[in-house]
Amino acid sequence: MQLSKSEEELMNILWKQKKAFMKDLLDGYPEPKPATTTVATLLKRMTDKGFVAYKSFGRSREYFPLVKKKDYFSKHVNGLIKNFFNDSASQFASFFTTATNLSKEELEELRKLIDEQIKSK
Amino acid sequence: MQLSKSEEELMNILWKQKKAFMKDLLDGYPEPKPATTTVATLLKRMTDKGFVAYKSFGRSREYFPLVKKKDYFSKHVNGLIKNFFNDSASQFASFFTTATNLSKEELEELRKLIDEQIKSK
DNA sequence: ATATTTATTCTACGTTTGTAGAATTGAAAT
DNA sequence: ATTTCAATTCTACAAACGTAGAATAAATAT
Repeated sequence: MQLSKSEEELMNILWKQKKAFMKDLLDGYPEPKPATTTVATLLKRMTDKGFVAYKSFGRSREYFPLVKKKDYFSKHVNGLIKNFFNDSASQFASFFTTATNLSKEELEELRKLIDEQIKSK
Repeated sequence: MQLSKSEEELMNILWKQKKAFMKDLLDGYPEPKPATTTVATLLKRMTDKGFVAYKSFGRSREYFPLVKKKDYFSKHVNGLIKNFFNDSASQFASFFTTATNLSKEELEELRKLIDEQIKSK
């Protein structure tokens, strides 16, 4: 099961806050903020889909993510890779480096990272 | 406007073939192939959304993409980056290299690419 | 205590998506 | 010419999504 766009947006807020009450989540939205009930609906759907859980405090709930951003995201990227790059991550990588324009500094940092990864193999 | 999942799948087939008749598109699908009418519906929606156009040949049509895969995709990735990485491409890049596991060879190739990019800046 | 605020649940409704049958029409084959 | 085949259009329908009002219930403020 997949999160929809607006569910993803909310999920992202939740990941940032790590755990949050309704109020905090609403605060996390930029203007114009959605209605409370909208967020509540999303939360319910996300809970049903197994991405979110909560701890009850009185009539109120502290929500928290059940999936790590990294995990969710790598599945996401892998979907992209499969879909667009015939399942070749390196093809994607080369695409990525040319398509987004990183600054020289960012590129150098990235190279450092890659070097470390190469060494560890 | 965005393409949906199954529209993307079809778009990808079209990108590969560059231009195609209905028949070719169907051939591009793996089993189980969708019904012709399903593809026709998708094509119509994609045409409405401005991603596809066609040249008529008799009662038949040769479809072709109106957007380049690279363009579509980089917008896509940028959305991802914006959404999940606070708009930082380098943050995404470093995430990417650790999250997908590229082989040593792939990593080295990637480093070569990055080197070239660095040089060109 | 009572009024006010806030979270939750229920209900709802228009839009988009995934999927395809029926009908139609034009082209190709015999 | 008549049958056959393939593409297009029309219609349809269930599921998912985006969004939120109304009603309710609990917590807080005065």
